[in-house]
Amino acid sequence: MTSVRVRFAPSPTGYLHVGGARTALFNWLYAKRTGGTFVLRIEDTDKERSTEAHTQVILDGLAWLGVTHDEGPYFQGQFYGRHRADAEGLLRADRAYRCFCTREELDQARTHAEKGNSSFRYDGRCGRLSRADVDARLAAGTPFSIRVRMPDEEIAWEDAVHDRISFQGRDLDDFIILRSDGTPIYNLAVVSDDIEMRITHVIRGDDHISNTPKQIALYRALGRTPPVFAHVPMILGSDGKKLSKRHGATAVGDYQDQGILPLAMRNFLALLGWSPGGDREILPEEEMIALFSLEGIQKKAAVFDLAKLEWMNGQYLSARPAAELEPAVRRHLGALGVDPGSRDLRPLIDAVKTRSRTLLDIANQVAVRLDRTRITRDPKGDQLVTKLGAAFTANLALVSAALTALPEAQWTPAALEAALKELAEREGKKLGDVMQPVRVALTGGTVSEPVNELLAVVGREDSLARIAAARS
RNA sequence: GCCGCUAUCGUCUAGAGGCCUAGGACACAGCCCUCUCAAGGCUGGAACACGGGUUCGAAUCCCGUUAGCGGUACCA
Repeated sequence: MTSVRVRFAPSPTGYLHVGGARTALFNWLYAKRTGGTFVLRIEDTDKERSTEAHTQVILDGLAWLGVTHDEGPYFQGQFYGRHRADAEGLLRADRAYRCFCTREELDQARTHAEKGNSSFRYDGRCGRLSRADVDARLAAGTPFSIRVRMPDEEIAWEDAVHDRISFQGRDLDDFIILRSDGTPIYNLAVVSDDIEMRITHVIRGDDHISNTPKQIALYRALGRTPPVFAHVPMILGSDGKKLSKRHGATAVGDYQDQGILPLAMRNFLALLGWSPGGDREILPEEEMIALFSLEGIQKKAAVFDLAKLEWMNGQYLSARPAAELEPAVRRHLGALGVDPGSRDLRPLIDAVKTRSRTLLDIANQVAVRLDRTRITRDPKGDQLVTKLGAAFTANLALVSAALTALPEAQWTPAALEAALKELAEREGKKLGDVMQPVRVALTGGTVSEPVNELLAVVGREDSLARIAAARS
């Protein structure tokens, strides 16, 4: 029994897509579950679109999620030599042949076939060239690509998530494995690398199902045993189409910016297309690993549900102590242009945490409590002012008088609550009519933590100043 | 067109022939709590795509239909 080796092989052509992140997560989970090795391989063969910056974004995204690799990153571009050697080996074994057809000829044949409403399939004409023909073209310096000979036989495999999938070789054509410039085509590079890296399980997106028979054909031609394949379903947008930029945030980094906790993101992604069975939702890492299996992966594509992600994030948020959240909240405050200095943010975070679903929510609320210039009167606040009319300022005046009498040392949630309740009772006011104006004065809105806590967190001097400002 | 994959509440899913008058979670609605809003608790509406089989019995097995998705490159 050889040990499990899996890999995640993104191409650095943009950012880390949530679909890719989930594929990486499943690989990681499987490696952890089986005590195997998780290899990271960057498929940078598309020189035009690949950049180092993109590679870094992917590395950062995986690190953020805590999806750590055991080996690599390898860069596919380094292995051109081996890819080419494999293609030439196939040529010598007559499992492949040189194709002298030009791009133009091929394109023409393709458009012609499409007009006739049938799919283009290369007819293998160059594969039937005589020895002398080939030699003559070679001598003339005619450029050529290399194609595999696709055998007319069944190509089937036992997919770890889909069970048996089967194709017929005759439905596939002799596809190109090496371009006329000597660089490898994706399917060859992948197979060559997976063999070299002794990959035992290929866990990748559903969209690769149609590549798989081609790759199996290559394994056969190369005389190697294919790995186990596990094709995980796609992630869709709310309209049922493949998730793309049109649907809003699709990059892992976007969610980081919005203040999603990495563990919440990872938990959410794990449950998108995989089920541990039963009613579990919040899964600690150990449980996630212990319960993970390829069989538990769904066959059906899943819709990305932002509302559920945010709910889950809220769950993680409330389970984390404020101290743990503080560094991240500081970063978000920085992004908002607020400098809290050396002030202890923990009480502020605790005050607003349960009303927040993201770190950004927290930062926004903390910002208002820290800096009175960030108060903006919202529509509900205006409504209250209109509704109360003269009572709004009158009640604030009463509050101001009562609280001014409260010295700094007694500016505590308990004392504040007592003072406010006493005031309402003494004046025969409804508690809400006393509390709500304060809330509007301090935050501009009608929603916040309990008013006594709000006052405590904003502080005596600042609270009184805000109340005074709201009265004028 | 051809090849392939898929099909349980709006969404994520449980369900491996009787435990299903189909369970949970998100979202939604109502109630409780309450100075507001959340959180929390309770309640409610909400699904086996359709048609044939197999079987004493089918959400579960088989076939077909329909729909959606993926692929059909000298892209990855």
